[in-house]
Amino acid sequence: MDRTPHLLVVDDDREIRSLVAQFLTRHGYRVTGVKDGAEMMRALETARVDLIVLDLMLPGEDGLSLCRRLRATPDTAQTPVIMLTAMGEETDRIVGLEMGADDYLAKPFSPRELLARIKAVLRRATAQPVAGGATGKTLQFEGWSLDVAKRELRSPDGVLVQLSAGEYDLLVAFVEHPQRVLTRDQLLDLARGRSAVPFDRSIDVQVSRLRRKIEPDPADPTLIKTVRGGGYLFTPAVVASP
Amino acid sequence: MDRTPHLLVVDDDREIRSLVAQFLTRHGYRVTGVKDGAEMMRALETARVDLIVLDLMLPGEDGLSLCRRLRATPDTAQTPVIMLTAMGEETDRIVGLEMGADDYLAKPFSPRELLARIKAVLRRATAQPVAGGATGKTLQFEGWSLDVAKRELRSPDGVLVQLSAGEYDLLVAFVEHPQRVLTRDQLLDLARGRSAVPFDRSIDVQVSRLRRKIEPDPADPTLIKTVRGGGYLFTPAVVASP
DNA sequence: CGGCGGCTGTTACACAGCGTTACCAAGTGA
DNA sequence: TCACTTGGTAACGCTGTGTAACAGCCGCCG
Repeated sequence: MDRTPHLLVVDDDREIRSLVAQFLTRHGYRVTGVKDGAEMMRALETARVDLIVLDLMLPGEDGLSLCRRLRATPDTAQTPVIMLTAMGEETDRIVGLEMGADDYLAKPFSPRELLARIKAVLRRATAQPVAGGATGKTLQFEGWSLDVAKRELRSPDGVLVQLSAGEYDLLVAFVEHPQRVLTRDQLLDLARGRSAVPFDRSIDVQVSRLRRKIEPDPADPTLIKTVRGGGYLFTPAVVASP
Repeated sequence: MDRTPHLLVVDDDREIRSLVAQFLTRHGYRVTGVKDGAEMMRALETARVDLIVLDLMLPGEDGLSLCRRLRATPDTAQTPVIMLTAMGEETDRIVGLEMGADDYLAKPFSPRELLARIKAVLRRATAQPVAGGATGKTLQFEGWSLDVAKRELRSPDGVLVQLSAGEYDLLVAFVEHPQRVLTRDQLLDLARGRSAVPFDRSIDVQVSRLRRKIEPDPADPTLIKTVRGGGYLFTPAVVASP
């Protein structure tokens, strides 16, 4: 019933990347492979990612530094990272910690072991009890407020607006990537966790339905603008408040 | 269904302390770091601690002596201790275990190894009966209060609401994982301890029955929301009180 | 021992959400 | 302007969900 997790594999060795990707795909994950930090950042901007498998040794910025940047970015601070270390040296304990990785694995590793660790990390990540936790946040834009914990949307007058699950997921995708043109493909991935098939118009229809509920005048939309040939743009600035 | 374990890390090296704390936090524990025996004692007085990671070499009173004192104090006599020894020296090991440590680890150690030992020790410790079972806690949400010891639910007006065993178990599953979408599979596992069979609709029906008893308007549920294609979401924040 | 009542899972049906399709309008380039 | 592409949305059918009704199970009590 859950959406299939999306894994991002970052390794400059093309062969390793594709072998790992194949193996994980066969085990039911969606996998994207990229070769360096720059591509990783691009991938993170355009798609929802549930876990990152990150090689330590990379051309350009290395894994350690990338990991620190991930942790420092609010969007990705919670995304689990499994680090691949090049040496089988008893991986410098402290370095291992310093990386801020959730787990790490020394090369050469068996695919099965990687799989086991991915499962363990994902289980941990999704099993967070939270309880008193800090995730009671709401996101606000143009007077609207979106309560992420309760999956509730309130209009500027404070009225609760009933959204279907699909409409809500789509709105979250927009609100988490405001003031950027998002292609239909990206929206489909962010909101539904799947990729587009030819002649897929489902996003258009869903945008239309969402507009009907949140636009002052759905015929002349201001919050969600259409970018012809590009996709859609969520125009308001979004602020997070506790 | 247990609360997340609370670990106390005692080490005078500020960097090691914080790195270890970060790593363990990321692995789902609550961690408190302190720098010496005096702070350790203070921490033990103010919070429940499930396991202590204790450096042997400390300023002031050393780890061995502290361990002996822990064992001599009724409150902490049962609290597991993992000792960190500076060297792999055999003598330290013998003495450490003699003093009542549950396990020990030689520096430098890999974080994974520490984690594995912590898990093993906790498993051993919690496998024992809770004896006094002082868990007289109540959980509160939106004015409702759930008495876990008595298996009783009280409405905001203070009225006792009769729940069947199944309804109660389901509610506990929700209350212990608030503000997260739970799949039918997870709920079945949490509330019934079994997994779903094809076309299993029992959770749907049980949710419906529970809603009838706790929702102000069962036709428009606010406490337990449906996430189409995902499962159910318990929306209120939950606070525990003694 | 048999009947009764409450609880739980199963089944059936009604209904709402979502994707697909089709058609029309708006935009674009010549 | 026309021809063509792109987007908006009504309508339809499939699928997932809510819930009433029913049946099996179990404990209780006469």
